[in-house]
Amino acid sequence: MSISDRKEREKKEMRQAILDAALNLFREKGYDAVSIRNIAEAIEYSPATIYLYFKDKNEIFFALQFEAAAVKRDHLLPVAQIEDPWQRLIEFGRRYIDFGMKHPGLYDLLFIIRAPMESVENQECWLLGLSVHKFFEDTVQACIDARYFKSTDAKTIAYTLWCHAHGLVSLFVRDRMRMYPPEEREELARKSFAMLLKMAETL
Amino acid sequence: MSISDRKEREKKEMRQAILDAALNLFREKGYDAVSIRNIAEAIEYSPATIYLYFKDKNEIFFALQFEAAAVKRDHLLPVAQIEDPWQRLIEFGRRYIDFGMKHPGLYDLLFIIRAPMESVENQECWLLGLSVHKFFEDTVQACIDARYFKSTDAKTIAYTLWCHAHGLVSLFVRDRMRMYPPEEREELARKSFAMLLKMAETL
DNA sequence: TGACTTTACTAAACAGTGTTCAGTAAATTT
DNA sequence: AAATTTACTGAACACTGTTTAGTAAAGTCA
Repeated sequence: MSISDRKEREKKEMRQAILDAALNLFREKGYDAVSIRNIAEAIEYSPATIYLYFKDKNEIFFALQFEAAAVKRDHLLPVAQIEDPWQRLIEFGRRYIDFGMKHPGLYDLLFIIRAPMESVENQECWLLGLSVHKFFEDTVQACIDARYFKSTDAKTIAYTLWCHAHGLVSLFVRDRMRMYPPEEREELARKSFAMLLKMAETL
Repeated sequence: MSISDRKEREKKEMRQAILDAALNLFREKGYDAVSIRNIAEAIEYSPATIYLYFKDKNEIFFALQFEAAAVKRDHLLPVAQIEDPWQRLIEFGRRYIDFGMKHPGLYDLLFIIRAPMESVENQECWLLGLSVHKFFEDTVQACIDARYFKSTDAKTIAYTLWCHAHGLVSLFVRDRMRMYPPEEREELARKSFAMLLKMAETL
């Protein structure tokens, strides 16, 4: 079965080549500004070929969303090694923001872009994101159990922290910080993260 | 000059008719999903007519962004009547979130949609938004002056509060709260806002 | 080996998009 | 009444996502 093995491998490689080209283009120009023809040209095939590997443009989007979710998980998961829940939570937050700043295109894909979120094919991606979110909430709960917080409402605490981090990153990613001088923006974000931690200590 | 008066009036009415139709369509289907032909059909004119009133689709977008900024200002400005700066700040935050929830299309237009933000024509809109942001920062400064906060870093405080509110609204607007049951989402947002206020009191 | 089937791919088309331009008919001015 | 200005449009251009019919090569079997 060596021939069919090779065929299968080639099929996967082609699929990946399409995704790689698409991701590069999306990062450069944004989802809507990239056409199937652009992607086809990048991989030096005809546009119709794309449709042999993906049902439509949305399916490419979903596949990339899954890749982005995996990159995010790999970026965040190392903090599971940190034993102290409060230190773990701090590092989780720091890395969440860091992920958004380092990969604005992927962050956009996961948390900002308007896309048909109800898709069934996208379930694996959804479950992946959900498990990371659960890890986050569990860490908050661990902080409560270790008496780092007086409040016992883990859900609301987690959500509140998330709101801040997401707001911070998405104002960056979508260029809504123009009232602050460019060279001050990063420092402001760092200060704000530190301020939120200080505030969280009083919860 | 009654004829040229009428002409000018008609020109303004036509412009407004285009904007009204465009805004309705954008709200229903989102910016990218609405075509110039859709707008033209809605006002019962040919697509080419649109271009007599707007340079291109982006200019329609900018004009709507200005309208959205005005709606937002009218939604927020009444809080200027509140004398106590802390109460004013609370009500400002409440209304900011309320604006986002009530007008997700407008909020999207102002703070989320990817658009050429460097546009010069868009200056009036930008100045309008800037003045509201300044009012917000001034209110934070007033809280500091009235000893509601120990911290004196008005800029970082304002930015931190904004991050939370923007994060909260944009997770809503872009449908990223699917891990929470629909009927719990609003309450969670309310609880989170209350939690942030409690935290802010310790600043 | 030669005939048959399956696979991988593409050219061309369809209906849509933003935008431009030449042309027209009506309103206004002279 | 003639000339000009205004408001508008039909048709075109180059683009978009997507489908379909057809082709040439690769693999299979006699």
